[in-house]
Amino acid sequence: MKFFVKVMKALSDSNRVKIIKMLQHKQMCVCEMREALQLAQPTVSKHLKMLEDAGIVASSKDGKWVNYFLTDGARNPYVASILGNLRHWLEDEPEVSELVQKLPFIRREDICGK
Amino acid sequence: MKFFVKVMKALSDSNRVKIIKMLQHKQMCVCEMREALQLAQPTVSKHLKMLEDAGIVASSKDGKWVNYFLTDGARNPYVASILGNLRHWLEDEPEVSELVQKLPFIRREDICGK
DNA sequence: GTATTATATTGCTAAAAAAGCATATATCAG
DNA sequence: CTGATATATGCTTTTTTAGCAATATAATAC
Repeated sequence: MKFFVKVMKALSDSNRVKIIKMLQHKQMCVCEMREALQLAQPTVSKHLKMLEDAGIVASSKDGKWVNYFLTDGARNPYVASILGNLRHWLEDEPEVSELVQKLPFIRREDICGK
Repeated sequence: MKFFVKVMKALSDSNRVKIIKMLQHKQMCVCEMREALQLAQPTVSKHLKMLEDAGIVASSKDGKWVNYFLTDGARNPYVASILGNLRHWLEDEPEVSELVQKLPFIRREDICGK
């Protein structure tokens, strides 16, 4: 129960949902998400921690960058099911589609290491 | 997006999830839920309102009682999917199974009109 | 080594949500 | 009608959460 509620809480913030929708298209580092969402870096890190604790995203280090990606949800059925549904849910929401359109132009080489 | 987040928020409280799990077994009035959850009556009403706004439960008046029941989620895909999954999810959680066991003994005639 | 850069963590503030309590509404019993 | 009961609504206090700024950590570049 506690864990189910934690997953639902992780999903009940629009910026966190946007992060999930972005990660459906490509792995991203924190600074890329920061740029896409127009949030402060610590804010993004905090959202990512919450998503990580809920088993929704995971990360791997790549030099000074940290790549975040969606888990397959193998560890828990709630995440697997919701992530599956979220592949098609919200696709037509303007907030999401506009964000996804910008993604190809948001690259860490241009943003972080300038 | 706003509505998806509203549904997730409605699901991110353990008492509200318990209400859903109870309603899977029978329709209930507010005082029966109050007794089952050991909460103040206005607190239960408020939780129900949130679940109603999210399209998860609906109600019908029956004399001085108000019966609450789960919707079929026809109005929105998120609710339909989650309610479907919640039929089997959390069944083995002690918090839920103990509550469900008590249900047959919680009857409005005994609690409210004493 | 030092400087720079990407991310994480901490501490704080403002806003939102939740809980508790009093009160209002509605229905029934008489 | 009056009194009792079930539920809803409003208001206040408390708790939680989102956000940012400053700082800490870790890796790269020199």
